[in-house]
Amino acid sequence: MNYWIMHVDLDQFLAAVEKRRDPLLRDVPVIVGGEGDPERPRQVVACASYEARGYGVRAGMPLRTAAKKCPDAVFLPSDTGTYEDASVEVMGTMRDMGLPVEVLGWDEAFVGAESDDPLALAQQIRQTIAERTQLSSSIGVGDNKLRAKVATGFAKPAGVYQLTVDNWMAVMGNRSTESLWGIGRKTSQKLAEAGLVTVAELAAADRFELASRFGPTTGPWLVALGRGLGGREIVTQPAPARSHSHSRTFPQDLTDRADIAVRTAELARSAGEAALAEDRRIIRVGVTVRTSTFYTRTHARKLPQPTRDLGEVEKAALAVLDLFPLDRPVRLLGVRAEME
DNA sequence: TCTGGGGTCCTAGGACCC
DNA sequence: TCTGGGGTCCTAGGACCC
Repeated sequence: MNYWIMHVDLDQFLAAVEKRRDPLLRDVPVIVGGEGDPERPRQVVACASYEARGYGVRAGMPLRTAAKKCPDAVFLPSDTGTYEDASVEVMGTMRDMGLPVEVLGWDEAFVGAESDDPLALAQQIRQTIAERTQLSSSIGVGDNKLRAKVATGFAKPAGVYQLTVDNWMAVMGNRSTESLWGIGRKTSQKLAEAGLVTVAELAAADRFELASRFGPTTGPWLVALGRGLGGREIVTQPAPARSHSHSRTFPQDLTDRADIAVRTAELARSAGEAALAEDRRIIRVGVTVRTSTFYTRTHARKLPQPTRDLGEVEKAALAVLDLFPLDRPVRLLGVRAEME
């Protein structure tokens, strides 16, 4: 019996929950995001159903662009409470199977399991989730979390796939470093400048060389990623949050200084409330301003002492706001409350 | 592609102290 | 006195992920 890590990922999660709620949406392109109005600017796709993806619609795309690509799609507002509930159902289903579950987000989790036939077990997990929740999932099986997570990409949709030390290089070696979990566009580009384009090249790179380019922790970690190395521990207890933030992109830019202050104060209170809801003291307050040109800056200040007073949080946010020139129209405001 | 919202972690550099 | 080295705290910013 070996111990396996399974990465369970729900297929087209938000769209699938909407399709489950309204069976008439089956086989229909569904696009979830913002307030569900494709006419409104400054809102993006949170999830596109597979039918919509067939038209080139992707998460993160402006709703208006999505509507041009797929005019027949059904657009729905993001209904976070319902997705949260559906997520709880799925996670509970896996826990009920007696498996340790580490939640990564609404629609994904690592699960640990002893098995001689992990692919069969993965299929069994998929089937149980489908029976109990009517939701489709895909499962990556690995000898560590990184390989399980990457394997899910090959499992989708509605399948299973296994990546281990034995097939890692054969499957991943010729792929771009960006296909690794933790390496995005920027790091991939920076690696390419260092002559490292593929996973195999990254795996063979000199860790000291990368340490000098990326820092003492990040450099060696990148080489480890290339080799498919990663942790195996399933952490079933979620770590306490370090911060809570609220931000808002306004339909129309704000130009009035007093208006900007009022909005900042509102965000400070709601971010602060999220921290207080966990009975935590706030030690630092940060404010983010994004101008009409998408220039984004953050300032933050430590509070004189930890507080549970929303008035103090608001006051601190307004003081931090004063660090900004505010000489351009404001597109987005955000306030972050960091906790003890 | 005229570009959301909520998070985490790492790095760099300055201030300050011994 | 023209100048070292290490440790810690703080802030800004980058990058990534869901």
